[in-house]
Amino acid sequence: MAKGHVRLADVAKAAGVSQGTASNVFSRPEVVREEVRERVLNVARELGYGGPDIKGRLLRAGRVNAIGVAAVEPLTYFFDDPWARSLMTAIGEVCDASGTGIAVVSAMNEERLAWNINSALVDGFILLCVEGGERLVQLTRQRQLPFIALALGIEDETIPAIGIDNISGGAAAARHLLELGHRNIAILSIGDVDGLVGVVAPERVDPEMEATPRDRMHGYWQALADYGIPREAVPIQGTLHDRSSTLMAMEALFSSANPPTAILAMSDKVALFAMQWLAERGLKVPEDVSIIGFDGVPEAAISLPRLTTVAQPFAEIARRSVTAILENAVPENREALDLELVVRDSTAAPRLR
Amino acid sequence: MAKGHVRLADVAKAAGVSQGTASNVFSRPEVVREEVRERVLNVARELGYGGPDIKGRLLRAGRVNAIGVAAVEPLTYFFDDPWARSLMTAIGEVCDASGTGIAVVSAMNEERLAWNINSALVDGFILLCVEGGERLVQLTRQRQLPFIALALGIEDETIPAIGIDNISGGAAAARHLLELGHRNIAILSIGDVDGLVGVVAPERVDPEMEATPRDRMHGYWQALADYGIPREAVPIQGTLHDRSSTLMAMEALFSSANPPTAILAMSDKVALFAMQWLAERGLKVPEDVSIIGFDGVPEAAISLPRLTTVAQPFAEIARRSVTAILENAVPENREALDLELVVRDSTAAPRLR
DNA sequence: GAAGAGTATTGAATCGGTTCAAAAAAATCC
DNA sequence: GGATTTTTTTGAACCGATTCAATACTCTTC
Repeated sequence: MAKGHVRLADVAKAAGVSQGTASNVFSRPEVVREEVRERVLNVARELGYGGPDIKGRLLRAGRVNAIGVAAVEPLTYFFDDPWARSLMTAIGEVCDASGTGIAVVSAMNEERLAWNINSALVDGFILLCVEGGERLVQLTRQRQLPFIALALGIEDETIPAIGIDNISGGAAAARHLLELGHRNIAILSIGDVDGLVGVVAPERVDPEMEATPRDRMHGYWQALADYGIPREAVPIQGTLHDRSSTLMAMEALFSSANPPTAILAMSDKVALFAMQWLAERGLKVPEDVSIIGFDGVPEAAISLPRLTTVAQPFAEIARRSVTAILENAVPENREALDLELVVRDSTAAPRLR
Repeated sequence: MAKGHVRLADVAKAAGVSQGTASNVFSRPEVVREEVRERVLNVARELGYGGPDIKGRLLRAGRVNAIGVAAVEPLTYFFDDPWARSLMTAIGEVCDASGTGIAVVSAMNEERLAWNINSALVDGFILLCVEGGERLVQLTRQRQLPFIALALGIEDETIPAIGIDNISGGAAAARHLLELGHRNIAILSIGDVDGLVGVVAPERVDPEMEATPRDRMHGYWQALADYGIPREAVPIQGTLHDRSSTLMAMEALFSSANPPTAILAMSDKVALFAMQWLAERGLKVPEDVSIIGFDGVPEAAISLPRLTTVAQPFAEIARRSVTAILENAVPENREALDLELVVRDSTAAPRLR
């Protein structure tokens, strides 16, 4: 019948024991005599005390048992974007196993970002740095919590990060198509740069493109060069990594006089959209057009046809990041993990002409 | 160069001001004289103080500015399941607008669940009660924070909940098919009950099925009855709401002598799997088979063909739940929101015979 | 130059617990 | 029965901030 809130101190007083004992009743029951324990518990029940408030404990302990995953994207990004979701799923698995909570923190605008990063109750951050990473890193560093960046394009070697080897991944993708016999290949690039939508000239890649797509591009080029195909011979269509710009890119690619027989897509997301466009156009995959994605998101495994792709080791990335945060042992040197070519049903030899 | 951690008190002492003033420098800078402010700020920088620790503030303020979303599912559920994701996306949008954080809390096993619920730093919970909801509700109630249950099947009227009108939603779906002229309809049900996979006799629905699918079923039956079709005439195939059991169900449905011309699927997820099966079998949607889903997840809008469905008002559900938690004003009476029939390309009149 | 009006700053209480050295009580031993 | 050991309990410090009444400064103004 207590007005307002019942605190541990209230219970202790009502039960006639010290606050220390009352605390023990809840957090280390084995240490207090059974008779006393019962009495305290009864009083607690009568008073409507719901057990120790986590806030007190955490303040004392200094850790919250949760990690934050942050991105410079709206909150919906975590539940929408296939790449982010794959990562979150993997992170979720690791956290589940260790009883760690996950807080998602996002921010569209600058001030929100700062506020969200600063007010998140977490023991450390995993940063999804697809874009605008610098600011995110800066803010996080200021908070003085362990953090680790994923998919970072920033050169700064002092930022702890786990990356993937986009160049050799790209090369593996291109090599796969080339080995199948394709010589007329087009590239679907991704990015957040408004200027890089539609036809993209190769010489604009290095100065203008973000690090991830740039590296993948160089991987493609590398393999193509091995087969004697110069980069100028391979059309690049830039997309904003969304549905509409992908559909436009496909439209452009296939309205040319000599449409490609195979497509190198820089993400599964874009590849999947492209497959939809092809299906609507009545073009069969892989008979008419082969397509290979990038990332290895789960959707790629259940699409029709199942998408060939270059898979990221999500589980490994998640395991390493979470462990690093939890043990406050972020790696000194950067690590670049290998990708794996996963051949499924969306690629085949080109039709004989 | 300070060993260990720098606290506000350290900064205050080093700058020769009271802790109160030091606090003001950071949280209400306008109230302290510029000269002093600068001095404190400088000292803070020298000492490597990264601004007030959120834990202290929160302890004082008593609120965390975050809400928890909990489910009796592995953490990956939130990023995998289309329904959960739709909801999370909507919740994310509302939270973004108000600067509220989101913590996802999950639990496969009993003890983890208790621990996770009790140690989540949140101001309240949104419960995704698809199954095993009782225990989740009980635990949450114990924590004495505001909470609201979604998709609750439990009858207990004292549990604050926001629901949807599954019966009239189901009726709308069935009516749509009936109006198009279908008379040979099959039902794809969903659930977590192992026994309810494969053929399900109508009389088992009420005693064995969970509330959500049961209500949807009654909605279907209601509309069917209006057209003079008895429930016994409509085959029910139970699925476990996953890919493999759905494919098996489709296999069973279409290996019968008289396969259906239309399918009532109890979720978009199942409907989408079913469409894949049909596509692989060379059956055209909607020409050969019409199919209507349930939920209105985003994937349904971009599938090929786009899926007709009965859409939940996710945005409205999210808005109400988050507001209720944040304002600690959970509704007394239960609310049931209306669903909306969204007609797209997966339903059409049956082929003339 | 004193009274009055603002503005800045201080100090102590507070949030809700945990922890640990020391004291008290109970059990064991000789 | 007293000394010793073991088990329980106590009380106060502590975690890292915010808050607010009270006090101490600065200006005005007459």
